[in-house]
Amino acid sequence: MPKKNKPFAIDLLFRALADPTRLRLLNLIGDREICVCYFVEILGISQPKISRHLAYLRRAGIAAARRQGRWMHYRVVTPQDAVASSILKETLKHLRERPDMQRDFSRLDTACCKPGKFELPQKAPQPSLVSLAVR
Amino acid sequence: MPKKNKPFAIDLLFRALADPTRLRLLNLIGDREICVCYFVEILGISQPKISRHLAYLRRAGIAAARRQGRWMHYRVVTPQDAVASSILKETLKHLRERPDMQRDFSRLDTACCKPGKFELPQKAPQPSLVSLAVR
DNA sequence: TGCTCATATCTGTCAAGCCATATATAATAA
DNA sequence: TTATTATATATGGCTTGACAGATATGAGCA
Repeated sequence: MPKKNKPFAIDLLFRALADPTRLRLLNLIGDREICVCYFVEILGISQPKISRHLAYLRRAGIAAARRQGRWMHYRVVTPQDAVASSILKETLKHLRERPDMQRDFSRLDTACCKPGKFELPQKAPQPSLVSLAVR
Repeated sequence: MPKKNKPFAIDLLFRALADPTRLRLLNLIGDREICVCYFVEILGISQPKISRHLAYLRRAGIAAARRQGRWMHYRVVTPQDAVASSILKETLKHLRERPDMQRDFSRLDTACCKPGKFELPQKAPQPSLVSLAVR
């Protein structure tokens, strides 16, 4: 019997949420699917840094990626655990109300509607809505 | 102008919740006031380690201490921020439902009702209920 | 090949854990 | 009363490990 009932799963979620950059990423993703190049340009953060934080979110089970050609699209994933899911949802709601997060968000809007404003790759795929599937 | 509008206050809460020992402590405290010697004996964790984590919780603004003679009584403090308060409350509720946390809790009960079972200091003050005051 | 993204590696910081010790109060002795 | 000792908790010094940030490089796809 392996036991290993991993009783402390929730502190993994908390660790994932305990970093400003990851919170900004989660807020930007929201209920869309966004490819990495947007994060880099909108947040003004180096690509490897973005990538590593996204990997962290993936490992924590609150983000997932889908490859489309060269682009990786990230989306938020609702954890199976009800409490974790509720905490994540509440956190996202909280983020949407914060001025600094709203600034990030409107920069994303600008990037989508007026492509010239940001130095996105040519043909960077537009963020698209996704249904918030449970995993 | 100092600026320093500290836009990322909530990740402080998440960091405080991102440790198993601190979660066990929070669960044990619950809506009571408990002195440090109980934590040490119930959790079987060294006193300096307990003390450090309690200090962490204090700095994060989710625990407060009151000195009574040589004993320090700790209680949970509800943060002023509504979102933080809600997340903390939900987390505590979640903890109460977990078997491992219930084990800790029943050990505390045993320690209170049958003092011989644990090696608490003589005259260790009994935990007492507190109203969950907002700071 | 060029482009998008991931990862390896290095360095710095921070926090956890341990031991020893300091601090604060209480209890006891003189 | 004062001095001394015991007790409860906090903290300083130290080592270790996790993780952030940066640069360089690798992997996968057009």
